[in-house]
Amino acid sequence: MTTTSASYLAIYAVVARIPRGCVATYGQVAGLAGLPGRARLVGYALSALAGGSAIPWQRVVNARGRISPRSCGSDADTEQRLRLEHEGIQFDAGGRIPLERFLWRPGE
DNA sequence: CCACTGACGAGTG
DNA sequence: GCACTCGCCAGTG
Repeated sequence: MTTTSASYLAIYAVVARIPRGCVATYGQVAGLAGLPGRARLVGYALSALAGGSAIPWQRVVNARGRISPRSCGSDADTEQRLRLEHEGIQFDAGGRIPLERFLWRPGE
């Protein structure tokens, strides 16, 4: 991978830290990675991972507790939901994740 | 170098 | 809760 940026590595390190059965938001990951306000970078970095890395990118969702839909074909969104449900995370009728219950709390 | 695009967030009405 | 706007960084033409 040639997109080796310090910011990317920090993001990957945080995402890899997310415990199974929990989820984190882009903004949360950005903050923990030392990039407050750079939530977009998290999404950008994760997009480069999806498909082959050992990083649990599926545990990262947006601030509304929803899986962000991407542009091209995107069968990954469906796979992401299946993976999360497989880890024990439940979605409500609106296809959202109750963050008050599944949000990852570092240090807990 | 400039413009456009992309897994987003927070603030405002 | 929804719609709109602004801010942020990186990759591509």
